[in-house]
Amino acid sequence: MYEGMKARAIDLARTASSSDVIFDALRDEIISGNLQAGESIRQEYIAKLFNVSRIPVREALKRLEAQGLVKNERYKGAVVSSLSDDEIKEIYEVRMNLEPLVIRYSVENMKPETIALAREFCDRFSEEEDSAKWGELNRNFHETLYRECNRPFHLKIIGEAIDRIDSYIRAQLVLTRGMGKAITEHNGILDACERGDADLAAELTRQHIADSYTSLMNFLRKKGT
Amino acid sequence: MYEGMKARAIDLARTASSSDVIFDALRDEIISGNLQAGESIRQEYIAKLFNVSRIPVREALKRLEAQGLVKNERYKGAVVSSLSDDEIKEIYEVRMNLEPLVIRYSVENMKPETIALAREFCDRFSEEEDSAKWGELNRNFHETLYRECNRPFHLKIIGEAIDRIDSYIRAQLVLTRGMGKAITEHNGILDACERGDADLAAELTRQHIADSYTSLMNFLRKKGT
DNA sequence: ATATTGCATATTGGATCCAATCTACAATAA
DNA sequence: TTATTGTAGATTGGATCCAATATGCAATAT
Repeated sequence: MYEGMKARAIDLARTASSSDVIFDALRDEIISGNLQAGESIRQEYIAKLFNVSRIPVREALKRLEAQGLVKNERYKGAVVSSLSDDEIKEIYEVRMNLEPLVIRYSVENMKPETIALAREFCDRFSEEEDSAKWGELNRNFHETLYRECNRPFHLKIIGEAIDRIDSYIRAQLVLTRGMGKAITEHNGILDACERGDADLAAELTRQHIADSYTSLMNFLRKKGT
Repeated sequence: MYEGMKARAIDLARTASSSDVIFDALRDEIISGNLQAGESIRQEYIAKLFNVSRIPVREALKRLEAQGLVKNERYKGAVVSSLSDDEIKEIYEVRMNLEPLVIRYSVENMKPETIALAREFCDRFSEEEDSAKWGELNRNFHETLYRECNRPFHLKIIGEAIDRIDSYIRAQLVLTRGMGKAITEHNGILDACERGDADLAAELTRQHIADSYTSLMNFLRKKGT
């Protein structure tokens, strides 16, 4: 009985609230760089965009502040966070500490389907013409490889660390078209995962992050001058 | 001119909003264990306590959710998060990765006043009669030793990781009075810092966290049976 | 008795409204 | 001119109100 409904049933109690939807949307705009560092976010404007009052907007902004993506000042409003060179460096330090760990754990549990999915993202990343999609595909690739580490807290930390620098990374990818090295390294990591060589996957990941850091800093220094 | 006022002047633009005050208060109640895992938090009740409307309470709850201290379910409200054994283990993994790092950096910049302050917390921790204060003194001690690492993002991650397990740690401290080993280890770490031996301080910190984990798990297993 | 339904109350999510503060610019004074 | 003051509009923080949903219990049916 009810077989049809059972198939269609979802957990309606966990549908997204307005504030959830707005949080996701603002986060996406920030990490994509559509909302730039230093730009201020008007509650009223966002509220009108989504046809809601400012209340859910403000709740979303509080969450974004807790994750460091915006800074609130009383009666002045929210501003998209910007990062100093030192802050960028520190974020990369965290990544270089944690990401090799999680890929090591992931490799131990990694299913063939996961490898296949990662390879798909990897290929699409190298073939995609639309530069606006490079950042997301790059991120999808890494997230797929980390997914089976069985360490949700690590993944939350890594995800929030990447969120903070993602707009910078994406700008660098688009403006320098500097994906050649990344693609080679992606294939190396993928091969190591496929062969089940966790140590190598971890070391290549560490190296990949280090290279990503140097590329980013070179880009920012050129842009600064 | 205005010398007296200059001395008294503070940045009034950064005074805490209601939602900030309530966030801090709820966080304190959760990490101290006064609000226990699984307990639900009524917006109206908190609002009345602070003589405000539910709006700032809700904003505080959103921030607590972003930090993992409570879980919200739509139309049901906020519940203090509880942790599985695996989740506790994972939090300790993160701590064992990051805290040795930051103490290493701290030792390089550590001023004599910092050592003195840490020693004061260490002594008060071992002498304090009021068990309700042990948790906070323990935490003050470690935070003091980490303070000069010049890595605010690391400290944010570590702080939020400890927030999640602090109520468990405090319960274990109070109920088992198991501070003997901790005190010995604290003195060891302190001595290493004083001698400027960053490697030793890092290794002792790693060991201290590992021991803290075994104590906590022993306590939880006994309590569970 | 047990399971289901209906309803009153409690609680949350969001809309609307008001007060506090900020911002930009005009008016004034030196 | 240049600096200061005053003021109107913009913007935010919070209060109050309403609608949607949850919860507990009584009424009903089996």
